[in-house]
Amino acid sequence: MQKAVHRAVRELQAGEGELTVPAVAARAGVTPSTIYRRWGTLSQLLSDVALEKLRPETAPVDTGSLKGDLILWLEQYVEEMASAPGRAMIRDILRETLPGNASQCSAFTYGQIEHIHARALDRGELPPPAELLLERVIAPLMYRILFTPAPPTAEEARRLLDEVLTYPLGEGNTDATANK
Amino acid sequence: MQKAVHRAVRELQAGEGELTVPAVAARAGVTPSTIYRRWGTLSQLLSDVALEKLRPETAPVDTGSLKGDLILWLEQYVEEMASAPGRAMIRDILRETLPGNASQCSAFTYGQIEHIHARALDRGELPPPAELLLERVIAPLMYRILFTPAPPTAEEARRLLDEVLTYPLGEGNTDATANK
DNA sequence: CACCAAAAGCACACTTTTTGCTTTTACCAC
DNA sequence: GTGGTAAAAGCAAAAAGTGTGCTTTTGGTG
Repeated sequence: MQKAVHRAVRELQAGEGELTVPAVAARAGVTPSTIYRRWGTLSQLLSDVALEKLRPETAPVDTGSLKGDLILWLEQYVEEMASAPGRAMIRDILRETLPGNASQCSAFTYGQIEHIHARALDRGELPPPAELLLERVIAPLMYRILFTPAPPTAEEARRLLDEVLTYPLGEGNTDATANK
Repeated sequence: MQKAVHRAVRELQAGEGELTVPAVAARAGVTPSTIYRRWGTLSQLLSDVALEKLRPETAPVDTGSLKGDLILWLEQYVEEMASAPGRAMIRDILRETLPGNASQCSAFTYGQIEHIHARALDRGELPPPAELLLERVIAPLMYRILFTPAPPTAEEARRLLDEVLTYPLGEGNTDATANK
């Protein structure tokens, strides 16, 4: 049932129909009250759908080197997040008052970066901590996505990444006080 | 009239009452249809109110040095933005589909930093470009505010600032390709 | 098969949202 | 001032969305 509702939401988001609880319910073959009881509000439902779409289904591909892994993964990340539907998803996730879904979303990103990080360590490379990448690459991109009319480009993402890889700098960055 | 409505919203946000269009209308001594015609949705209204509250009313205070100006301003910025009401305001601003208010919000921040920047130049100091501060200090803070349960602290803000001031780095940062 | 609890349906009440039409307001020309 | 006019606000009713008590279905368990 949850699957039918989620699918209905995605269809309405993509296609024409208006995005209301009654419309979603009708499309999913369900009564509105079911949706209200399970999710409470349309916002919460949209937030859940967005989170589901953002959940990574595969580990980042292994290109053989830290830099290659990061560039490839980051390009996909930017393409997904900076697109119009991507921006809408992020806004949907942030709409909720409770930070649950938002922090889950950040945790997905962290996890993917951690994966690349761990792989690099195995190779004997010296990768920057995931926190640093979140802080110096992901955060600026997200800021651009959320607060400026023109979303960031893949080039800008590469520039940010290059800077971190070239100057990992600052004492303060090896501890893990950033988010989790 | 707009003033009465804005005030009603702020009162309801602060105090007890429920935050609905009819409630705001009643409190402002206006009919709901007036609000619907002027703002369209409650979200848009909340977004406008939040933007208004975020608009800086004074220039950053002059402490006599670049670093002092930045630290003082940043502390106030974090205090305002990382607080519960601050986070709510930011979410209200981002709720809207059109990036207008969000980019205006970013422009306010940029303007304040620019002000400090210009003042530092006058003193003969060598301040980092405002874009760099946005990218390396504001963006990570905003990321923490939006995506993690525990908001950033003043200490973390100072750490980010210190890193930028100590290592302004990278060729790519003197141009102004970032946002505006 | 009978039972039970969780989930969904159904009907209805209540609230919010939207709209057509009227009235007020503010401004400008005369 | 007076009259004209366009934008904004009020009003009232219809439409749409939201929430809730109660019944029915479903799926698992003894």
